[in-house]
Amino acid sequence: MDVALISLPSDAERRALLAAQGVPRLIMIDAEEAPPALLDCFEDWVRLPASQTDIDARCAAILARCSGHGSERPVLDHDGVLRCGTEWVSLPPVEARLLEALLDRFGAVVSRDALSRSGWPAGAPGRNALDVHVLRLRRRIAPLGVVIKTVRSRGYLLERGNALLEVESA
Amino acid sequence: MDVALISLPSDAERRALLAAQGVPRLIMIDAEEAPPALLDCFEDWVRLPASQTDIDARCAAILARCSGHGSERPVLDHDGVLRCGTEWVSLPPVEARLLEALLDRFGAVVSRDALSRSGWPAGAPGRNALDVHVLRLRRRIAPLGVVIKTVRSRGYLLERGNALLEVESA
DNA sequence: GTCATGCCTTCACATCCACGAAACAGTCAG
DNA sequence: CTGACTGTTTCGTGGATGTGAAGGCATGAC
Repeated sequence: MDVALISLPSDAERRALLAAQGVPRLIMIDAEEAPPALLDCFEDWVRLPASQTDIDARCAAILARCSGHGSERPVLDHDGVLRCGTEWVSLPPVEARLLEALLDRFGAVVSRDALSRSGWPAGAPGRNALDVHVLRLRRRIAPLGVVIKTVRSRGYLLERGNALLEVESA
Repeated sequence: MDVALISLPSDAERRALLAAQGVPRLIMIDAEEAPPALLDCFEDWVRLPASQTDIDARCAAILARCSGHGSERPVLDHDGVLRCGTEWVSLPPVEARLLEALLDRFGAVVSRDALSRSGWPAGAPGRNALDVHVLRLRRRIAPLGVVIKTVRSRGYLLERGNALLEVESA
């Protein structure tokens, strides 16, 4: 995994999204800026100008911290197999395309329209088909600790659940 | 709890001792030194000379990492999702527009008129609608540690709450 | 002091709509 | 045939929004 380089304050929104996705970040601030408060363990900051050595050292430190916590992101291969950690499930064609769209924007909202276009490129069936497929997808991926959250009137959002983490560590 | 300040390489022995005790440490190194490899999550480093601001910020970051919380300004994305730290909530359309107006003037007062215009660009409903929406917004964002303060006969003001601090210190 | 007034908070209720969920049917592969 | 995948119909639940009414609490009049 890589560390995302972020400039504040211009990248504030991107930073929040990456934090939600569990992507490690290194924040670059100018000489005059105040140091930012850090969101989580996967974040650090440097003041510009900084030597490449220092930047590399901070990136390495972040990654070292990450390895302890295990922030896993699911992966969908070309055969419709979704893997997360050591577990996997196979997804039927429509659901695989839906999940691919959600995964492209992991941690962010995907509108129902966009999902529909991804699931049925040739044209969507009835309005309710999407609801039913989301329902089935939810049940199928639940054992992997992956969750589809509803953002009412806006769309859906894919993220890691946290109920299973306790089970796994037990 | 306090953060121990350590100079390398002279304090190497003390550093190991503190690490074993789980005491958070900030390592100060000279301009010529290579950045140290960090022993754990409770350690960080700065390159001298460094401003007191930077040193304080790194100490605060270490302590925040220990307790698992950040304190940061919330971010509202284009899908009505409000993120603060690693948490998020979705906001319905009206409340999202209200919060956007408050966020534009984060920490400053926004008049009820201005809020009304932001929430209902096409024209506001009854006078009480704004009150009720502020109430609902307050409850929705409370879990993120964000608070809407009332400034009587002036308007409302958005800021970070300190409820979490009380919980942490308890 | 007491009282009235305006401003704000909160609850209760009604309406509308988005989404969740079950049940059923058609299609296709093994 | 059997079972997986898909789509439709149907119904229920809960969220989103707005309104009315019942207080709480300042401030200013008296």
